[in-house]
Amino acid sequence: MDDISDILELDASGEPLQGRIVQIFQVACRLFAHRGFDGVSMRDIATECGVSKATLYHYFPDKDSILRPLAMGTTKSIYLHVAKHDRPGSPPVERLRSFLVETGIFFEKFRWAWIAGSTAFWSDPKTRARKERIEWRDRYEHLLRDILQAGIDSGDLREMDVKIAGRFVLGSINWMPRWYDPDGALSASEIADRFGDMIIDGIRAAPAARPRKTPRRG
Amino acid sequence: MDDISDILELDASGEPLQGRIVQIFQVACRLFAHRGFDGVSMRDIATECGVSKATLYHYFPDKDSILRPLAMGTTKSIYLHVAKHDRPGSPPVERLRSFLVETGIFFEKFRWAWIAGSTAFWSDPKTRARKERIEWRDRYEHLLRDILQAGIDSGDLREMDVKIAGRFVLGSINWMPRWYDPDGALSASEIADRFGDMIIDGIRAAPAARPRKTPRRG
DNA sequence: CTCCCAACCGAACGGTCGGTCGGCTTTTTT
DNA sequence: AAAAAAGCCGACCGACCGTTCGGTTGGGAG
Repeated sequence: MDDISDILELDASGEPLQGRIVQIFQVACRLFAHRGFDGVSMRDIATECGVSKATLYHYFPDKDSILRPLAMGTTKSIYLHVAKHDRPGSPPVERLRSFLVETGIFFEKFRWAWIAGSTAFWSDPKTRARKERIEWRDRYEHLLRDILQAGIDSGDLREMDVKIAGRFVLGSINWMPRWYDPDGALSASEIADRFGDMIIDGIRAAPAARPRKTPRRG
Repeated sequence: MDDISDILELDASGEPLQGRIVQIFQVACRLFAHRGFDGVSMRDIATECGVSKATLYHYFPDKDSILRPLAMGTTKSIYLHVAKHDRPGSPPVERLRSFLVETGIFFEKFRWAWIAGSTAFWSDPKTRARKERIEWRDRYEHLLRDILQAGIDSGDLREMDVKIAGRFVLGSINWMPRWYDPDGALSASEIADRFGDMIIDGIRAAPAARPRKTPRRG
């Protein structure tokens, strides 16, 4: 279930979002994910919501204001979610797997919002919210790098460029929205888990019985 | 150098592309890559080329016809390029590395066209060219899967789901356009090579001296 | 019963979009 | 030199964009 309101920045009032606003967010979110920000008109959103175009402007000052909370919300929430489940004291390899799997779980839950946020706002240099969003994105990426660095320091992971390795890891999971099928055999978190296997131990066949610190689950 | 004409589908005439057409392609390509298809108007392209908007329509019947050859060209050419360098007889691990590195080389050479083609046309269900493009993309992906399957059959690679593994590999390199810096320390092919290291042997530190069939280069 | 206001709508705004058209140059062909 | 073709442009079009505005409704507060 895509309970959008969980990830949206609340107004200063702190009150829970009203029904219509949530509906607009949900509809816009799905449309943005499918056709991109520019590919969706206010008319499209209004029609899909069963209201007039003017009604949208009763709740939002402009079109950007519909996308912005979605983009900001996912970017911020994915970091908070992953960071919440991170155990800085535990073995780095386990932390890395948690990072991947929790990202998969989050992706699965807020898939449309995730995609909607991804399709836009990166190539859009105008809004000031962009800066804040990038900060959250950086926090997310730096958590991953910290995990990798901790693994190198502890000797669990090879010596390597954590920047490159981090982007390698992020690439594999950030590409998921392009092909993920919710009706497929594997859930997003299961896929992330498989990715973890390949990232950690590679795809080369073990030359002999090779000790594994983390027993394969599933 | 981004010699666009190398990857563009020629007209039925087979004649080399004229100067202005190449210029339009190059300009449009760069703009599409930066702002996306919908974010670039015909006016933008015309202005950047130093010609009037009507002139664009002297060479192209419509806006789609500017993007289509770029998208089709890159998708087709990347497959042809990688397939050309593939040696079906050689060890699968080497083939995989070739697949990655050659993709990196191609990406480096036709970066703008690659990005321009990626930003659009995937979420655009209208054109018939889409079908043909997807066929080339599938060929590219299936070549990768064939390599992986060959590795499994030969015992060089683990037993695994080649579909998932293939998407894992593609994700890491397809994400590159988002962060790759041509002025950075590593070239795209070098990055692809590093990715190959991580994909093949993982990032976990070797528990002991572990035999490596392919000695690390660089 | 009156007042008020959130919710909502139809109509229209200025502006930009992709695309067209007639005609003016310049180059090439005959 | 004449004709034909290629290259190019300013002016323009209808459609649609995001956005605004004036007005209607219906239910709750006084």
